[in-house]
Amino acid sequence: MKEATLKQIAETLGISITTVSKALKNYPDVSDKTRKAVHELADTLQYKPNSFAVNLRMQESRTIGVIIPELVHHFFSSVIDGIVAEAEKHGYLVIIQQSNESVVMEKSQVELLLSKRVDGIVMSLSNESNDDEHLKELLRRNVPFVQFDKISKLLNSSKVIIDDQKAACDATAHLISKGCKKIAHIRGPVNPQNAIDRFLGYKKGLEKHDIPFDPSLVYTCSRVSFEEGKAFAAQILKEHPDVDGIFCITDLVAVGVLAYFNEHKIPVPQQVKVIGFSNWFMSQVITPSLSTVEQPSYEMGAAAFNVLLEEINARKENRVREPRTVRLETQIIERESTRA
Amino acid sequence: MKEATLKQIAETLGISITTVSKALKNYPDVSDKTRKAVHELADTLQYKPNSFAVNLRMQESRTIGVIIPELVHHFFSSVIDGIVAEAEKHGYLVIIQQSNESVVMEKSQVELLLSKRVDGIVMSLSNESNDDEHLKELLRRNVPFVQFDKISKLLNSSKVIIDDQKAACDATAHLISKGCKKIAHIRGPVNPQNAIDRFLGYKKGLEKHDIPFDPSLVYTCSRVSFEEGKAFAAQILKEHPDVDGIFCITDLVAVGVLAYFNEHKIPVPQQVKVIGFSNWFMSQVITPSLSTVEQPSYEMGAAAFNVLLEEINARKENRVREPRTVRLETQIIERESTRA
DNA sequence: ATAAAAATCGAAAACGTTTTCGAAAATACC
DNA sequence: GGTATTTTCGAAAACGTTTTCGATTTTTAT
Repeated sequence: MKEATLKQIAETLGISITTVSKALKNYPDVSDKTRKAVHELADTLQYKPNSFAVNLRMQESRTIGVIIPELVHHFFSSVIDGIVAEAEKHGYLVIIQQSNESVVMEKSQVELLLSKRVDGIVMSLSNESNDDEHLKELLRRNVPFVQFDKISKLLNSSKVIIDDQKAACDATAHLISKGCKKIAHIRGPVNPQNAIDRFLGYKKGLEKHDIPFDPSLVYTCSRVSFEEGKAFAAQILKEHPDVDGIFCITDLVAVGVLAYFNEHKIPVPQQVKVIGFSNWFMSQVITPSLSTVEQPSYEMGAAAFNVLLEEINARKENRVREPRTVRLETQIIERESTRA
Repeated sequence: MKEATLKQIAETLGISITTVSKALKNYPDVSDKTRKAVHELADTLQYKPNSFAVNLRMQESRTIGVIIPELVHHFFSSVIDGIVAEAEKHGYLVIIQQSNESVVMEKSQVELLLSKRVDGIVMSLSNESNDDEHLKELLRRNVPFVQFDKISKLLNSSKVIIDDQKAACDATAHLISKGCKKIAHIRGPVNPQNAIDRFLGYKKGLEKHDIPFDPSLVYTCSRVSFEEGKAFAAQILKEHPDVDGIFCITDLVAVGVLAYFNEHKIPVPQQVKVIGFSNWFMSQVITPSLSTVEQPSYEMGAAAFNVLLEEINARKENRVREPRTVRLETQIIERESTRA
């Protein structure tokens, strides 16, 4: 029981492959009679055009590749949700690859996706060093390509991002508005652009409200984990017992901080107020619930696909097209951990 | 700047396409001299075989499809993690589709994957009714296919699952061993097989320890949400104030229960002990930390891919192959919410 | 030297589709 | 009836690879 082909239909109907193909696509130069006959036979045989052949002929796969550092992350899985949903609307399929924060993996995955001839690639960078030869190669070869979230600023590609500096500044200002005078920042690793930007935003937020910046109040995560959050909470309390506000690079770390405070009966928000980043699901179920910065992850995915689609279409029509940057809005979400 | 092809290499080297192809694949019937020449030129031209052509010729895409109800779920994203990782090891790519718990979507996605000629499909069913015509079709057409987690028991396909009945029985027994006498169960919707099995396991666990089954102690979720957990916690407390143990269909619901108890100062585990299911990340960061049943999600993904690969290979070699069922071990994880 | 064996190569078919362009058939017009 | 126009069709090339099988060349044996 093999799959039906154009040839089969053509032979049983006694007409040419060409005509069958045209009939199925409702070309104007085929008579109603044969068109109907072809459609009927195709239906009963359950004819589906062979994608392999179509791909080869049309030089496109209607498939895109997505490379992210880690799948098991509320943020990334919901970005992918957005990408997949939007792609489906436009008849595209999406292949997922995971770099596990390794540039080596990332490179080989880009290679693989290219060799599979995907129509485009969307990607969030791993934390490792700034070696982006493989990304430049994408641009050189004119492969439709958009970065999101963790991007390389220098790379002149399309991007979908939030304004991390502004968001972090807002978060810091939020703490200040709630009465915090001495605010610590648990930041992310040194490399990723968004960790840098959030740190800068934190500084700017302090400046704006005339609070002097104290470098000893900045703590740097290496793996951005729950455990690090707990450990830094302890350290902060020891080194700066009078800290009354903490801005964390991400909710996971903030939840670690809250866990430590819960265990040691440090009242939140009375003694210390805490704000996270990203609005992960966890933050609303923890007690006390966690204030955070809403980062529209699903929308980022959807936007990333749409920008990519523009690039794909531009390339198909041989248009040149300047890379585009989409900046999505963030929003402070106030919950118990920062109530006055 | 087009992609290099065999033809190009052949022409510049003045040999035939055949020889180039063979040289690149190290066939024995090509001389060392030409082999080297071909490899060198291929390297400098950055030749990559055109997947579209290879697919067409070989009748395979080295790509599999995965359909799940919902991506943004710790369980599913980590299953996918397992699938993608294992697939990568064997040179396969994976396409993700999301049914959003809708059978209609599910069907059209199966169609789409088939029309894209993926080499196989792995899938977890949506909660909606038991219409599995599209799945039977897969078996009829002999498409490599494995179900995991939410499966249709009647369907004679390969499966990767846990023993939900046993696991639920263990969880119930765990509560009993910690001194619980009156145990409520917040169960999942009526349709999914695993909700049924966990309910049956709960009953069996009671029986085994001579606790009479009381149907009024069973509460049925419709969307299996955090909010439902909170609501049922309130209801249980009102209808059965002397309940001292609750077994929840999944961690999310259990976290809802804990949140309600926290808010209303019901001491856990002193007054009520709570156990969840799945060992989601959340359960270890909540206070009190949540006892649960570890469900090896990453391993399920890896196993699912490997079973699928067996089927793919069997089909390639025209072997017949009985569907296989892999049953993974679960394990009770004791945390604060059930300490004696 | 010749015959046999081994090594090296290439023509061609096949995978299944899309599309161009010209040919044939049907219809219109005068 | 003949010519012009419109409809309808199909041959063939192209996409780029893999593989079979026969042909040619080189090496070995005698």
